[in-house]
Amino acid sequence: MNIRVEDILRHNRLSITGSRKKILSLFLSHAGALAHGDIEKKAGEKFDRVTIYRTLQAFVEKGILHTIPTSDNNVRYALCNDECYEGHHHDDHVHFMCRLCGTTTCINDAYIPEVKLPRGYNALQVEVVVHGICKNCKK
Amino acid sequence: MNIRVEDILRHNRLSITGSRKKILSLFLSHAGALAHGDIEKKAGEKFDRVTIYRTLQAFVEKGILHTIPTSDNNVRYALCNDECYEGHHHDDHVHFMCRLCGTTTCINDAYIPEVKLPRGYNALQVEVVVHGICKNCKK
DNA sequence: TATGATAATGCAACAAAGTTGCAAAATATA
DNA sequence: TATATTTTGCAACTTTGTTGCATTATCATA
Ligand SMILES: [Mn+2]
Ligand SMILES: [Mn+2]
Ligand SMILES: [Zn+2]
Ligand SMILES: [Zn+2]
Repeated sequence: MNIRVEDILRHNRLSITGSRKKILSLFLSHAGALAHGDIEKKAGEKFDRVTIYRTLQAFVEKGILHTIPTSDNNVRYALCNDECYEGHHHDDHVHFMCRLCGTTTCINDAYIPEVKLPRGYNALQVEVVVHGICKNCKK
Repeated sequence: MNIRVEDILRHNRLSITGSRKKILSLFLSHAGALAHGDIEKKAGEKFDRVTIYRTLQAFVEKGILHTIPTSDNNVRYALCNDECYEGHHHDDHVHFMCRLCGTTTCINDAYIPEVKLPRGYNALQVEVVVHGICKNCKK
């Protein structure tokens, strides 16, 4: 696991530091998306709040993480797939937010539907967030 | 216009006050969605920040305004249609955010597509935000 | 339309979230 | 290992959002 983390950092020309290893491994070992606040808690008292902001920002810029649109003023982050690289995100997949457990998940194998817009609108990217009951909570 | 504003307030059992009239008329006279910050600017120095927060909150609860999901940690508000009422929103329409002018618009006449989710996921609401170039900027 | 009950507002004080500059520490490179 | 470069943590600050409460405005009705 640690090897994988360091590979990802190296591959993105990011120096290998404690906070980057810790934060990236949190995402690799956790199925859902994480907000800044979650990371602060999960990373413990080990890292400064500012470092976490800067690390997340660097990861988004490099195409390691993407942000997920929400109506609740609380940006969530999740791992990108392999097609994302510096400055070029291709995270066009559905996001699911569970009304019960609150987790946000990337649904990589759902088809993003075509949206027919009125005349004059030119679509470049379609973001879809589905709210409902997740796999785990349904049981 | 003022008559319409007061009617909406009365219809929603909200007392008719300066800030409510002002904020509601901003939405009625403005095509796109507005963030809290926009309203603070547009309403001038007339109203306290706290009053604006409370007014927006009241409008959302009453089904006069709805919030729009964004990836940028900046909640935008827009007028609901007539089917929304206290505690029951039905704002299932596409939202469009222009990459050039930054405006966010409700696209009421675009069909919200069905999303096929993997087994186990139960969808209750689908939010669609399209990013691109708007009607005005295309010209 | 005057009066009292009720609700909304503005203010102050606070909490939480996010930003910036900079010296110290860690990492990369040769 | 030595040096250049990058990252970190800290402090100070800004912006955003929340809460309690006294004052003021609105509403209902007599
Ligand atoms: Mn995702
Ligand atoms: Mn809308
Ligand atoms: Zn769940
Ligand atoms: Zn535009």
